Amino acid sequence: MGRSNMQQKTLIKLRPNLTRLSQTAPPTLAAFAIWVLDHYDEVAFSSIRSLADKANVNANTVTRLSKELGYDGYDAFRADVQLALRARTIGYAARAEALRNRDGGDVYSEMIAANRANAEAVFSPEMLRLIEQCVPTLLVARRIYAVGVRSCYSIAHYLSYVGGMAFNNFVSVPAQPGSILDQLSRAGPEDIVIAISFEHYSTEVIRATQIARDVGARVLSITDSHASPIAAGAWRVVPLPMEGPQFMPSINAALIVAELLLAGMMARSADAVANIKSFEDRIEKFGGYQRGAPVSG
Amino acid sequence: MGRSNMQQKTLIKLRPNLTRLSQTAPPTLAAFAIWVLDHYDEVAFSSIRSLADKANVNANTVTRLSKELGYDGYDAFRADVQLALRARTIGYAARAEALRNRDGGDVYSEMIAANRANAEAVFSPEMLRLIEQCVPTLLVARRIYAVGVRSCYSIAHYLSYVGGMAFNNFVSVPAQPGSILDQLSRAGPEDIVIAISFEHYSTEVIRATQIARDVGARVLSITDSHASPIAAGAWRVVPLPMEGPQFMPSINAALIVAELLLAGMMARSADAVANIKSFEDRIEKFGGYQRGAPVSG
DNA sequence: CCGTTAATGATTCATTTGCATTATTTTTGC
DNA sequence: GCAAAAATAATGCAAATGAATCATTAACGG
Repeated sequence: MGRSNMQQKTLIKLRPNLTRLSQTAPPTLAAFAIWVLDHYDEVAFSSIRSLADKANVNANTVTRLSKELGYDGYDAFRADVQLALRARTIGYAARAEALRNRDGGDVYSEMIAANRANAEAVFSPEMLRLIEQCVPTLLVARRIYAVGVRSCYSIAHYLSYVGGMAFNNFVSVPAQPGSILDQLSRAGPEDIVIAISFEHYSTEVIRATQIARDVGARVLSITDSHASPIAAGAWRVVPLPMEGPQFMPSINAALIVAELLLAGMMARSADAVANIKSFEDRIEKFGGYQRGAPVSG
Repeated sequence: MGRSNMQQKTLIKLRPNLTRLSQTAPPTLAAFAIWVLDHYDEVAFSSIRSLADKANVNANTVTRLSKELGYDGYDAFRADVQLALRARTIGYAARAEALRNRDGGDVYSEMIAANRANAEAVFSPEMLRLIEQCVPTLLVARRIYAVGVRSCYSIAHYLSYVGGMAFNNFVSVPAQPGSILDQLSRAGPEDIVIAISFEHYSTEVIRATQIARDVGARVLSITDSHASPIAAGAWRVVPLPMEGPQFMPSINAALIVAELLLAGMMARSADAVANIKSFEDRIEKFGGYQRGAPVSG
């Protein structure tokens, strides 16, 4: 207990120490300290030499940094970083235990791994940048059409329903599939069409992107590949992984993107929250909502 | 892209493979496979010998397991596990960098943290057990009704659409809100009603659970609390966190539960995959699908 | 009972590892 | 401009690592 506490203390000090070195230490060492700050976890998995290679410094620089940080040597330094990584893993063991020897445990663990991979892909810096780039345009668009059918209908519906609560440029998705195309034919260059489809790509959504192109509307494609038929000629393409058990690709990444887009828009809009509030008031007034039972505490 | 995709695939398959080995492999190897399942991250940080020491097996067993898993040797195995660990860490630094000094960066990082927390809650052993308990009953149910309105309509739609592809007891959700109650009045004790609603709880879904109770159907409530009005008298309650930015609760956890339920059902059903196949064939026949452009490689 | 085979363990060997030592370059004070 | 000092790079070495090979043990059929 005492020992782990002490180690945690050193862990907490690690980043500040590195930052300090990046300012006070000699050039090469300082540069390497910065590199370590940006590639923290490489330390956990690399030897002195391989780390030196990756950072383009001499192997000795690695050893000297370790000592400069107060460690006996590189081994001690690395052990500390590994400890930090392990801390994030706690709980995985318990789940593994729970899953083992259970019918269908494979499926669940596959889903968990897939979900994590999908989510991390969406949360990559590039993807976030891409999503952020879309936000300002969506905010000023005259109309936003969300188009998705079959299993992707849920995403389209979520987008336009929640979007419609906060913004007045979201067009609500029609119940009858055919009307999507009717609706789109009235779109124009100031409108955005958010098209959502994954393999197998549905004809209706492909057709929707074609119409969008014809009327000059910009297409934001949420799909599984740049080679997707709905990515052709699109204004923006958000390519997503759909990992899942063999028989069931996951649309989870798509929902996360939808939520990120909406959150990004709301964060930049002054009225969004007020709009939601009045939207909910309206529904409550007409009896659409009901308060839950009072919760103790 | 190709390479990272491939690695991702192998990563996702890693745990199932270990589970398989823990059942089919010779005793020592099987025992070690189980140990690895429970001490997943030790692999990332240990050498053959140190891992063997920790697991109390011969060093050779470690090498054998690696090969049995399809790797060239221990190095390849460890690299894969490290990749999995990195996936969880990756970007903590890069992402922080990307988010910093960016408009709305807070929102994105909040979403990321929230999403992770929500997903982890669903993946907790207790929650997985709960979900798994529902599966057998759902498989033999006469009819399964998925009920959700407003933002939760997307979840209900996803459940019944994808469920309907693989199983014939899923009832497709009606477009008009009113018809939900009409439909439900025809339900009976052999039916399951999956009710999805979060605060503010929608009157229609609450009413649906009441009708379900009246006709003797069992209710599986996907909601945010045991105190939820749709949890009262429910057969099973799946309480979910909906963490998100203040103004926008996330329904991501609900989608994950939906996917887990479906995956769990499919894994236990012999015809499910065949049903999906024939379903897709049917749609393709009528021109609902279109092939994507050929992908290079 | 034996002999065959699969499973496990021990030994060996070329590499790689971390670290100390030595050599070289760069910086600094005058 | 140059010597002293500091910083950086190169070298050497004992200990470790990963993987191949060989030896032992257990399981099973005839």
